[in-house]
Amino acid sequence: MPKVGMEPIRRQQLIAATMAAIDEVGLADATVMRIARHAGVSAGIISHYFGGKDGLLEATMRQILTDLGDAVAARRRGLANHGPRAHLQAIIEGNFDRSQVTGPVAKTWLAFWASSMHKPELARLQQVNDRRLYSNLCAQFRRVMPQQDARYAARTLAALIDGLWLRGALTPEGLDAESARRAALATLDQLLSTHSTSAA
Amino acid sequence: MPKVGMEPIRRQQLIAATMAAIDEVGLADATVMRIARHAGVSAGIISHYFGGKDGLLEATMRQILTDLGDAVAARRRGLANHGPRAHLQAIIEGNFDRSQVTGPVAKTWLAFWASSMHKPELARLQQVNDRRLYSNLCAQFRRVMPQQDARYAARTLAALIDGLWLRGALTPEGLDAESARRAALATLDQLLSTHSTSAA
DNA sequence: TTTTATTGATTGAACGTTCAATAAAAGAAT
DNA sequence: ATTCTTTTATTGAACGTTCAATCAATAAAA
Repeated sequence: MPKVGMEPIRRQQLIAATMAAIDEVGLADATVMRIARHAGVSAGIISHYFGGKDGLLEATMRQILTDLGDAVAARRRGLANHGPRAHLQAIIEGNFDRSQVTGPVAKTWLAFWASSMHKPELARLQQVNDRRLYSNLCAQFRRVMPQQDARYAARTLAALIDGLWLRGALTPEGLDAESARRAALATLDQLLSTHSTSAA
Repeated sequence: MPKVGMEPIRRQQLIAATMAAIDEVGLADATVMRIARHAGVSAGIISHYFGGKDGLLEATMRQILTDLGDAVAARRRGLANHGPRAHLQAIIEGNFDRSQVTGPVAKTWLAFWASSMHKPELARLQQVNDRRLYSNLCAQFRRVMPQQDARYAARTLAALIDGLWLRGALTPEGLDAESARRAALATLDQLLSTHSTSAA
């Protein structure tokens, strides 16, 4: 059934199938055959479009990071002249959207996270994303407190976000996004209240 | 060089070698041969003492959890009639000791964490450990605040601990245990100060 | 007829496990 | 003490399996 212009379609199908396979059996057992079966195509097509399994995995991680960045950016749109608290809240809520914080994406994200410890290319992607979150947080905190305090607050909030989300990925019931958001926002307010000279 | 009573020695050697191998190349590439080479023995010995590779991995995770539990318990010893703040501080510091929060143990722990998403036996171990941390935290918070608030505080602090520790495992420089401890203790004080009727 | 898309059998490498062989140590017998 | 026997510890080659990658064959579309 060859039709022209299949490339973008197949790429999306295979990326989605990769997440589905990882969600189902984990990264270690997500073979090219299983991924291909999920997408309804043959195994050979993966090497054709992604150069090999590694290329597909990298593309999948890149997709997840892009979606996450978009979710945060969308919530910050139109907040240009708002206070830091509004921006920080948007960052938190964007991170707990994470395209779909429940289901395949969350498990795939955690699997890549662990895998990035020993795969330089994945580590690079993960680090770029990480620094973006940190410097975004830091820049907003910086508006109401000294740099050193801002750095500390950013590190604390970033760790809390990751921790909440990580625990959500592991509990059988999935992440309770509502209560996670509440915990992060409450901690945010306490981090801000220490320097409550100019609230916004 | 067979000597009697090698079993406990070999088991310890192989568990240590497993962590070293996972630290070096990751769980996915930690083959029985590589682990055996680290321990200076042949590959066949793993099946002999642990029944197979899975048995060794499970024993390794169990060891890490035991060490973690011991580190916390040791710091809480003799705190029987102290206030909740002392117990919570001991729990935090025990978790940032983690036998050796830096090096092989940290990476191995994270690798197992991710792997437990799809291996029921590892998931069981991880869950037992998780519930222990949570209920310990909850019991102490419960002494100075209503149950619902205590549960919220316990979940927040547990997530922060995991998040700090997780980020430490991923940064190339390793976890800055000192600054992580400071962040967790500061958050602890803020969680307690909301209900600062009876400080101890 | 040429181009684009796809298949699936094949290949070669890597893995975990098994097991017969081996050898040191411990115990028994001279 | 020395030799023989049994037990315990260990090896490493062989086996069967699984996987990712390849590529000649195929077929729809242009």
